[in-house]
Amino acid sequence: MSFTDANDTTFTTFPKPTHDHSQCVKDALEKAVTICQVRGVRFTELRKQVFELVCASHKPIGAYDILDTFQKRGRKTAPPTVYRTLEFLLEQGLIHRIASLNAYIGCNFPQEPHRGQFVVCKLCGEATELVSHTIEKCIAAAADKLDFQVHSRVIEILGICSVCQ
Amino acid sequence: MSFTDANDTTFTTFPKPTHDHSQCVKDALEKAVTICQVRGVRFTELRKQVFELVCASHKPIGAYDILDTFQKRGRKTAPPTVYRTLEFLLEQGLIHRIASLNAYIGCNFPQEPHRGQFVVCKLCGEATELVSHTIEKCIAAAADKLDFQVHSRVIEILGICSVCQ
DNA sequence: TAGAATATGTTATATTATAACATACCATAT
DNA sequence: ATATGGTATGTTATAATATAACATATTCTA
Repeated sequence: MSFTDANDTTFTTFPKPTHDHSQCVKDALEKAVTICQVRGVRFTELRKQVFELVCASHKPIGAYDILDTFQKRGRKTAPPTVYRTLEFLLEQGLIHRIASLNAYIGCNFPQEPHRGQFVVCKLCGEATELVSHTIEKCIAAAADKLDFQVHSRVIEILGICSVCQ
Repeated sequence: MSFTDANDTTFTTFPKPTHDHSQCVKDALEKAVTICQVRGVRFTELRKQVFELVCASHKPIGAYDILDTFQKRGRKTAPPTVYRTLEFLLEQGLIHRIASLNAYIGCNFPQEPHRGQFVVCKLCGEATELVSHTIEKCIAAAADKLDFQVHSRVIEILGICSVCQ
């Protein structure tokens, strides 16, 4: 599922259409529960449900998609509920925001806090996460030269995935 | 103003508060005029004015800031006019969009098409552009491993600039 | 100078996100 | 067990960003 290359970059491969996604979600949920437990923060029912929706696919999902799903399920929900919950999940590093899509995606490496790097297919919408230490180092070097304190990074690579070519 | 380091990264330094900004704008305008002439596209009065507003500072500017300025000047303008013009300038590589801010900034290297990398100060709002070939190479290598065709990249580094520390 | 292509204007609306305040829920200390 | 304070969620309204669809104007070229 994920591997590391000579450039010190960790990949998750683009998810195969055949992969057992229910297992994927189950794993993510278990990790999330554990992480929240360890940190002493509450993984409430609402948070769990939002997290499940974000993890329901490997395509980044919009806040209003989540809202619509809740409403279709008969749950009366307003935008702030969704945004607050997304914010919690972001803070805990359980999901990431894809700025160029205004959308959210589950994190593949929630254990250690990081600001991931994303590769997003413009055709199928699937996205995968990279953690390239080379890119990090290069950014750190550039920031250093500029005497700039890095707080966060947004790294998103858009194009066509191998399946869609 | 701009220099290149051992990592093959071209920087523009954060603009000094003392720099001659009117000259800055004048230069950018001249370049823009030439580029459009060479390409046979029209640098109309509207496009010129929007470009001037984007270049008026080194802080990324929002579409609605441009709109407001036009309206304060007594010019009746609606959002599509501004967005269309920004789109033209983006296509020509005369400006860039900062996705994490929903804002636009003049391009420092408009001659050659590229998708720049940005360093943005969260305090003063000033932004500067990097062109790091190392980062590009690293991304290219990762994409290659994933058999992914890169169309565009969004690289934005947020934090505190040297002046604001 | 007519017709095509390009650019801009206009109206309406979609999409994404937050402010401000009200209520509910939960932990724990008496 | 219950008052209390903190955390979480609900509710209403609105802000901020962006685009669709169609009308008009301008420019280029045959």
